[in-house]
Amino acid sequence: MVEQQRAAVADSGTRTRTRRAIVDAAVALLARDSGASLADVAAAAGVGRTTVHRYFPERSDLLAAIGADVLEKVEAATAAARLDQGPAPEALERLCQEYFELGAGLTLMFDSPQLMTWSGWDEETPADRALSRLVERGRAEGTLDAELTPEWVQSVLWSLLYSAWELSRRREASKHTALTLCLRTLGKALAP
Amino acid sequence: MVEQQRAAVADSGTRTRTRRAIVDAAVALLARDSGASLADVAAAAGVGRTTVHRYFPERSDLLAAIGADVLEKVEAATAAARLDQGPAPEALERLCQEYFELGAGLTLMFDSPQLMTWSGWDEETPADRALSRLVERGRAEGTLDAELTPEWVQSVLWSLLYSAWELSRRREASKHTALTLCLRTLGKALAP
DNA sequence: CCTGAGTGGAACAGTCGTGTTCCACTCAGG
DNA sequence: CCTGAGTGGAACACGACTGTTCCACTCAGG
Repeated sequence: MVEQQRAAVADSGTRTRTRRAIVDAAVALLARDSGASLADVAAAAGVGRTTVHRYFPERSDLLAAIGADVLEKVEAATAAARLDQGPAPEALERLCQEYFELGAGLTLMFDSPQLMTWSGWDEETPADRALSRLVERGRAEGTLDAELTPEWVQSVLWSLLYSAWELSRRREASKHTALTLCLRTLGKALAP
Repeated sequence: MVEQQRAAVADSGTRTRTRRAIVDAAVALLARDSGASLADVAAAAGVGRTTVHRYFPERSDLLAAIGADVLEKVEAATAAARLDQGPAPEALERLCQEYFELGAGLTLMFDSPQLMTWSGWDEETPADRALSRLVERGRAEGTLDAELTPEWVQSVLWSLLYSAWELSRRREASKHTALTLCLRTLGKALAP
């Protein structure tokens, strides 16, 4: 019976796939139009509006799921960048490459912080702290400009990533070119 | 009679003051919440909702007025920076200082380009062209990194300005400190 | 085959923002 | 003082989005 209940909440197979389709479509859509309706999300996901409400009773439930999803990916990307290994500038470069893969999630994180008002966004996620630690290490080692505060470095990192992503989204540069520009700019800006 | 008609469209004195109050309040409000209602704008401006509709019959009329207003300020700021005088890096610094004064208009320009869909925003304003010319000049003179394209430099300029403005808006730094961080970062990033 | 999980669509009520109309109020200038 | 420009508020119709219910359909697995 307990398994029945659990199944009703998060079954495997079809349910998982449908849920993913909705969340992914919502991320891509809301990144372009933060005012998109649930009907738009449903259409983008290729499902009926009813189905969306079946998985996420209220709009806020969908938003929370998106927040959790993006947060999870950010944490995974941060872990993959192994920030505590090697010179700080190179670690930052790895982090940029990982974050760049977040794609539309990048846009949501950057210009919809109001949208990201779910549980675990108190300006202090593990990823934030890991990045802060890295910047502090770089300043101490003399491999990062000590004039720049960790908060500012973080802002610059996100805004340059956002700019690069938008550049490639608007077809003004390939993803590779955009990332290269971003890395070169960031590297020079943060060098001592 | 002609004067009567003109007066009905854009009288001087009280009407001009009320109009300014509405536009300014709308810029400040929409920068924080792009989904703010006209009732919110009216409240923020300290006028009745009816009055807003008297000056801007439809929502799109208000948005167009905001677009025109911001555009005008951007052009004025660009002119004040005298981009064709002195070394390119210094001209860019002057431009940053001017643009930083745009305040909330900065936010609207940056993350609400969809909102800026009025007449004169065809990705090619005079200010855009003046900035492009400046960057080209700097590249030719060897005072700006030739690896960075004018479009990218423009993106970086706006995103760093936006970051700096947000930093000061969130009280994480004074306006002066934020601008200093921005200028230092931009200067290093764009140096050859 | 047949059963139930998963789904889509139609229909409905409720809410909110928009745009409009109308009327009473204020107050500065003649 | 008094007149009219400027205003605010109430009320209304309308449309869009939301959240809910109900029913018919599909289709994979036992």
